[in-house]
Amino acid sequence: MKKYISALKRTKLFAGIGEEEIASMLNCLNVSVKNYSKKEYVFRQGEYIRDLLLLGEGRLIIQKEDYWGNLSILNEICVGEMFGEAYTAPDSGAILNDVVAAEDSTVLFFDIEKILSVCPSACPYHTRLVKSLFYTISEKNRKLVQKLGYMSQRTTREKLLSYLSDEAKKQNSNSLTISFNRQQMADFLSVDRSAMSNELCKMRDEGMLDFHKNEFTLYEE
Amino acid sequence: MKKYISALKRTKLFAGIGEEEIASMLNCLNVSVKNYSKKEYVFRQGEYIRDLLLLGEGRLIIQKEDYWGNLSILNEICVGEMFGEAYTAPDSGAILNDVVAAEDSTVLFFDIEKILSVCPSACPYHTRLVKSLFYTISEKNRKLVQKLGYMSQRTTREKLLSYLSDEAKKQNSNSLTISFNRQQMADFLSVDRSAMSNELCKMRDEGMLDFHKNEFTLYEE
DNA sequence: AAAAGTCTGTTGTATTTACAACGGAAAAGA
DNA sequence: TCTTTTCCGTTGTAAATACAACAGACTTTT
Repeated sequence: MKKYISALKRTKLFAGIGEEEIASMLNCLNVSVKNYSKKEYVFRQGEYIRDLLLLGEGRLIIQKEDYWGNLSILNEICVGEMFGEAYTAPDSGAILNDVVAAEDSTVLFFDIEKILSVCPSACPYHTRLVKSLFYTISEKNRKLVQKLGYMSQRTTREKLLSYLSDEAKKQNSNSLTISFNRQQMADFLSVDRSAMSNELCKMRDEGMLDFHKNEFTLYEE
Repeated sequence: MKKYISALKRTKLFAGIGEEEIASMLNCLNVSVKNYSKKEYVFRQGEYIRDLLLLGEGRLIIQKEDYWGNLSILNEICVGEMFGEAYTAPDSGAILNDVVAAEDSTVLFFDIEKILSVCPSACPYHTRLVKSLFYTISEKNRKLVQKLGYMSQRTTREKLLSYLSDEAKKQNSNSLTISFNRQQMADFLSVDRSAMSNELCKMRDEGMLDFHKNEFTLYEE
């Protein structure tokens, strides 16, 4: 257990809490640890989760198989990341995805009830943990809503406009820099890279915006 | 304040808590109330939120205006629904949407710190409130991820398959009933209704599935 | 400096989609 | 029952997209 404390310290959930405090918290949090070999399933579609999960070591893949057997990868979980939290609610139903170990991995299982309930011994950091948990899930939520906003646009152009528009707002300027390259940006917006590239150039030619590499400038009108 | 207690009782956040307890909790939760006339802005893009908001009366529209002035409606908030919770994190940045009153409305402002911190007088229902808050946002999150999964599919057919597939899994059968009509289903998946209808019929003709009204049956192979 | 590799824009074609418009079936209302 | 309205499938056309393939610019490696 001790070996994961330094990993936990670097997670958002335990950010700003010292190793000793983490160690004492782990005692009242009912943590269990389980190891998985590469390619082993952590969860299968249809199972139920009641724990909050944290990846202590390795790497996981969240994938989805539809009724006809088509497989698609939804997400990757890296060391220190939390997952499964959305399924901890009592009425959340079975999970719809498979979770598979991409490498030999270690998963820490936290009893969500223990985290959310006030600890009888009143750990001084318990409140902080609850806040971190809430803020972490809030952040996920915010990003999801944003992305949904982009993806619900019908055309590639509209997707680009809504995305770039939001980034400009965030960076508080009509110029913005993004961290994606073109392929990643296309994957993020679920469009074809070449079609997207094409559309960007059209908009540039129409005088709506300009760009050099990853720096974009938006023009009014 | 008292007039909202019965409304609060019907919210997910205060579900299962009696009116008297709600009244006592409101005292330690630092609630403030503000009224808005129809068409008045509750928040504007670029502002910061630090409170958890609950709609006590009326109806709100969450809308978005992009850099070029194009307006689109993202969501509707009805009485008893929570909103703004995703922006309460200290580093969440400015909101990217406008919130406008569609009718004369009353908004309750909850201090998120008070909710997340253990109450000194130790309200017996405080833990329950924290749990409800967590589960509510978890559920929102889960639905968002699901929808994102459907929308990230490129073609109308793939969107339909992933959606119907998930519904079948949820209902644990190869037959499923949905609550949407065709137009709503198309809006949900962000596709054109007639194109979707067309695609559904093609798939039926190809023997992949069958449907009568809102009841669908999926076939293997 | 040369070679290999990556990233980006460009083009053409086949496929897919949006949009508008229509008719029939079913449901709701008079 | 008759009328009105809503819902759904169908079709044709214009527009947008995916996909493949390629060339130039730029990076990284050797």
